[in-house]
Amino acid sequence: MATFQTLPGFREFYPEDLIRRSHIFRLWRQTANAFGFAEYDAPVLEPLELYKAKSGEEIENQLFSFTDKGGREVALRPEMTPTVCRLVGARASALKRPIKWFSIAEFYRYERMQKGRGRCFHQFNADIFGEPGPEAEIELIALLIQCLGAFGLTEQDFYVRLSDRNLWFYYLETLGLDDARIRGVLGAVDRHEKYGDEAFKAYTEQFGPLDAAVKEKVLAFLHVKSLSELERILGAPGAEKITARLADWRKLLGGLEAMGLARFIEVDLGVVRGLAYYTGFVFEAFDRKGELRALAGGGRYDDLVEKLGGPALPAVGFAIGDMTFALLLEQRGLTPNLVQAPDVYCVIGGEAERRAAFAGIHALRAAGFRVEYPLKEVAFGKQFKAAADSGAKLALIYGADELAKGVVKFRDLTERSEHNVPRDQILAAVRDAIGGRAG
RNA sequence: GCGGUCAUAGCUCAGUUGGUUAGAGCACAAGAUUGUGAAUCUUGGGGUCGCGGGUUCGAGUCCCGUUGGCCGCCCCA
Repeated sequence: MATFQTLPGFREFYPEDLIRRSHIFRLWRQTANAFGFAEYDAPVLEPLELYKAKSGEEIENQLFSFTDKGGREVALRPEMTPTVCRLVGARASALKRPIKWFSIAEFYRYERMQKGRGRCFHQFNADIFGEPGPEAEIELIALLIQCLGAFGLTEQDFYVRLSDRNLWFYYLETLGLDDARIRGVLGAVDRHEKYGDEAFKAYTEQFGPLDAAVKEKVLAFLHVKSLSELERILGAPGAEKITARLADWRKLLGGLEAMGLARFIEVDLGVVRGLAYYTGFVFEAFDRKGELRALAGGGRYDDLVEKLGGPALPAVGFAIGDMTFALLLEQRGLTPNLVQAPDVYCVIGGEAERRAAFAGIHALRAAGFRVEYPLKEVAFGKQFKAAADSGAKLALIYGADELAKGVVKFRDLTERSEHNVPRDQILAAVRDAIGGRAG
């Protein structure tokens, strides 16, 4: 059986694996629906150009890309953002605002495998289009928190780091840096947590050493961990932009606090997210123990829809990956034991009884009950064992005696009690015992 | 792309200084058991010992290569 192997980095989902994945997706979907987000989907294969346009040429190394039979350069999607920007951009003028969309989809990246990272994975993506103010961020960060909280994770398990690229820009402008230098500094800020002072190396190589006084201010700003600190540093009668921006911050944090979510939020200007296309608030979710890679990440990208050929349309979004998230649930013992037990297991005597049982089995299934029976003739003892093993709540016994009397023996496998039910009343009896389902 | 480490049944693992036809538990299947539940007993299927080469009279075992897993680095939309 070693002839054909799974491609490196790809995952296979046997039933016991898929049931856990489905459980995660189910709660994400439920949560997004509760927040009023509409689900969409889109092609797995996209023009390569879509990703080059967004992220530049060098991205190609990490893409599953190839030339199709029509000579088109294509790539398996590595993320949803460009795709959803295209979808929304194409109908922007017709879509009711606010545009709140989500998806659960599979993505592919040609990367080396690591804990919490493979070459294929799923993401929950949620985005709000058309809302420039922090009200959109409130909505999305609340959704993010609930998408994790729905599984029983608390503020002891994860937190959301919140930062703001706008504020960084405004602040660095007041320190006299031009746009290119600001981006260089932000690159250093992004790497600072991991590399310390080394992080400024790239900046120094490009622009020469950063002025010591400026650097000191950058480092102080990078360590800001609260709104009050932020206000203190920026409090001086500064530019109007900064004053307005601080008002946005107060609105955002106030909103989250009013939702009772403040305990999940940590202001942390050390987060800037490397991606150049983020334009405002950015946020990332991590496990509290700091053992895993990021659980989720997102932010505002007001220019991207237009850059990809659509109208100017402000946007915020985030994504949760399924791999790290599943690891965290596992660590915290929050992976429920999900079993697909039938409602009813039919125990069948012989061939004649089987014919009679089929009628009842099909009627129950058509009514929405999950019904199992042995496909082949099996000794009664085995069937009762199989019925118990299956986890079914009820066993229906189709034996010769019952058939002769026009009844079915109705056994409650939990209480180990049984009684006869006329064959034409089985459906009602099962409904009664198990509760209304479908039908 | 780089480094470390590992690879024997579906799973977890034994396998002696290199020595007959490669083992156990679990799981699966059949029977004991043609009408009642987590037990017991018996039996069975299942392996190119990841793959390829080398050393040797002889390789699961030693050597080289390769593929793949895991962990980390780079990267992380």
